[in-house]
Amino acid sequence: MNVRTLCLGILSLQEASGYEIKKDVEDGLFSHFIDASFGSIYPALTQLAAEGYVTVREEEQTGKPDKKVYAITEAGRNALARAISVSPAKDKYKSEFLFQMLLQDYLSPDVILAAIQKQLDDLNEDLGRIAECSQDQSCGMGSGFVADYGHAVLTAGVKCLEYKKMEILEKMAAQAAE
Amino acid sequence: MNVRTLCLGILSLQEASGYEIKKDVEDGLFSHFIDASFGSIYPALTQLAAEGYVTVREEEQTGKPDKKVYAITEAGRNALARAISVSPAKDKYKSEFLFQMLLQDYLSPDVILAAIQKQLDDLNEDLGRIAECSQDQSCGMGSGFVADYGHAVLTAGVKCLEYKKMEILEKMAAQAAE
DNA sequence: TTGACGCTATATCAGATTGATATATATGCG
DNA sequence: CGCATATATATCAATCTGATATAGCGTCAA
Repeated sequence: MNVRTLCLGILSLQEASGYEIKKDVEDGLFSHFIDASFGSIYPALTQLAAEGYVTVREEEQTGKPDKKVYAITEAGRNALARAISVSPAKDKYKSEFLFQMLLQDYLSPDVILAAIQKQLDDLNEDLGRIAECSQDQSCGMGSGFVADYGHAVLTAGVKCLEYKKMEILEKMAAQAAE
Repeated sequence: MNVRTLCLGILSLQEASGYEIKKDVEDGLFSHFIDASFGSIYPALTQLAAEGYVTVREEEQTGKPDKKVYAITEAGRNALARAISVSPAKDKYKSEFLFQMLLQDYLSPDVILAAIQKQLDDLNEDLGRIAECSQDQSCGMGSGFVADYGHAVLTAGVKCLEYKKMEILEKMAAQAAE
């Protein structure tokens, strides 16, 4: 799925500027399973406008720079429905953390513990965002489904890491006592 | 983390050709948290060889085409240890499935159920691979850690989806009974 | 026996994407 | 006033993906 379809999907829920779309995928409802950079979002919006799938409107703001607000058209909704009705591609999960843990023979216990703690912080941050977002139910059924799935998976990760962390601390204490 | 470091990491566990590295990240121990294509692996290996981090050896095979076997050098191990001792970047998770579920108002119940079933199949496939890989403990502590984490997270996903699937089927049955 | 298919193996490249950087406006704070 | 921070758009080199090309060898059925 390309960034154009991603932008159409977000715009189907609400009007937004490129900057606001970036915030959605960085801190908002989409943040734990979507990623996109300015370098792909802005060209995608320009292209979508040229294709007639979205309209643009310059909006002057007080206290902030002007922004370009994009809104989806009927043709855009049709294109979106078509694009997401195909069988979804397999999830992509990339974890430098697990890569480091696999190669933990190269690392000191301090570094390992620090990496685990950072991963725990990251997971808990995502859990916090999901808790926030699921309160303001801006979109229909979907947001509940996604929030439940995210909560289940992230919580399982936290639980596993808390246990691993404890194991390592116990082992270190035992070695220190020797 | 770039593909060069990834290749060094895999080569630190065992000698391999580019094709075998690709298999590792596609079906093997690394498959559920790492991804890389031929288009990045082969140039990375060439570059690593030029930098002296790996050596190359042409190996003739019977019944198969020849292959280039790469082996890590001492300089390579040092470079690897340096590269993975930094605080890991945040996990990247991209899910077209969750994107579709968020926008499920655009989809028919049939399409939603098919997407959930595909996701379940994908998760169970990954669980199967982890079960296989954790039997042949080719590398030290690390593989157990990674297998446990993967198992915890994937199992939580399966459990959540089984429940969601049941909910939808019940709702459909109730509507059909009306 | 031949030819279609699949697996092993390497290589290349157009197109998509990232991550960094540049530019500009406005607010708040000492 | 200078500095940091937030909003907002834009651009681009470096990287990576996904597709395609090429080729050796095995197998199995027509």
